[in-house]
Amino acid sequence: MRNDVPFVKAMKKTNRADAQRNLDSLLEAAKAVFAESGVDAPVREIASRAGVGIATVYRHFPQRSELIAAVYRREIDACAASAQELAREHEAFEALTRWLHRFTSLIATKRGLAASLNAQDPAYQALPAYFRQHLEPALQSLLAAAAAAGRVRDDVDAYELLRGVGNLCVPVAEVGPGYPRRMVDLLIDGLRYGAPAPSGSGPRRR
Amino acid sequence: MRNDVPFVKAMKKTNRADAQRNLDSLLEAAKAVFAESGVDAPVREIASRAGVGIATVYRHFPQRSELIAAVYRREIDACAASAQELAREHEAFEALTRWLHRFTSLIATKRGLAASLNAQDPAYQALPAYFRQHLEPALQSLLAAAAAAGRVRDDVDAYELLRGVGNLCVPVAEVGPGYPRRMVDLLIDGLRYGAPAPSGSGPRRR
DNA sequence: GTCAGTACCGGAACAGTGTTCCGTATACCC
DNA sequence: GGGTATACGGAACACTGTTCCGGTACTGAC
Repeated sequence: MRNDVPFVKAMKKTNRADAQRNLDSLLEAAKAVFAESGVDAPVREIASRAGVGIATVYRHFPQRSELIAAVYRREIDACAASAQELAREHEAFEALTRWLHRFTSLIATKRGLAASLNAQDPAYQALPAYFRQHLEPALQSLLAAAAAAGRVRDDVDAYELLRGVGNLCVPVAEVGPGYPRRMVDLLIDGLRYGAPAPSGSGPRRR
Repeated sequence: MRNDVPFVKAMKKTNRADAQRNLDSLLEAAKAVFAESGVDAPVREIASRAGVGIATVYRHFPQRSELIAAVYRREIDACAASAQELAREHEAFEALTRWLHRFTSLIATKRGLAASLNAQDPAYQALPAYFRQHLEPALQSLLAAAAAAGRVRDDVDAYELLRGVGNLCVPVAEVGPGYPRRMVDLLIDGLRYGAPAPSGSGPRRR
């Protein structure tokens, strides 16, 4: 194998300094705009905020979802990595619960992100794939451990659960701010229902 | 009170025959187009299918969501009405489960409908309101009955549950066709978890 | 330092939405 | 049959995402 220097900045595929500079300010601008207006913000707004042309956005990110993934890459990776840590520090079910809560806030706090994960628009195609690739294994191992410990049922597919939680994070009008958390907790209790071993504590109450 | 003839066709606010004719073909066209292309289909397509101009659509339905609600009005009303029937014919928890399944298929089989319920676009504003107005009372009574019978927990808000189930019906790529049903079942088991009375049967297994 | 080649840039242009406006047509009432 | 209010149709506007292409300026060689 050649050129396998580890941790080389994954994004850098260009040699020209201006291109790299543009890429950086694009990511920074996108992050700011996403925080303000959600991930559905107009491309023009991101471009102008970054001080670049529209085409520059498309050159670096042919699909809008790639830009989103790039902006949140670090957070997604951190979330995936936290699974091992939680598994080390907590009992299996507790680790699973904590991770699902962490995942919940990852999704729920980014306006429009949850909806984008389900958009059938080809511009968003890469986003679910990115999430699946990075987060499914993390959840899979936590789920398997909790099931092996008899704390949750063993007939639930990790990816489906991931998407289910993601869907529950889609914000809803006329509903209190804790809605995603409450629904995810309900889903978690569904996981516990009928688990082989007694579960100790009762359901989370509001 | 004047002019309170019951069951007068709620939609008829016009006196001109051509307007009524247009309204009818508009609804028929919308129904067909929604079935083919989902509820996000272009307004122009619906208009041209109905053989009317674009403005005619907007005249009758200033908000897109009003058109959607009008098209599915009958099905929504039927779903709401079925709650009483189910409550009469089945034990409380069974009635609740069956109704939630019925609601699930109502949402899940209309492409794009689930997503539209969450769109923050003002054009879809009226849709969640319509659903809430008609379906929340139905679920509320079923939920209260099942809780009173000790079969489910009593700390879950009916509207939140309604929206939660709706969110779980948002279709997801790379997942089997039974996904919404499986997730809703999981949520239902979450309702049962820690209910006062023992629940009899175990969790639904796939 | 400067020169050439090319990688990259920017914005105009295109295409597809939703939405509004206004001159025109027509159904109803007398 | 005539007059008027009502409703109609499509052009026009505003705002998206996406593509194209002439021009710019960075890099590396000398």
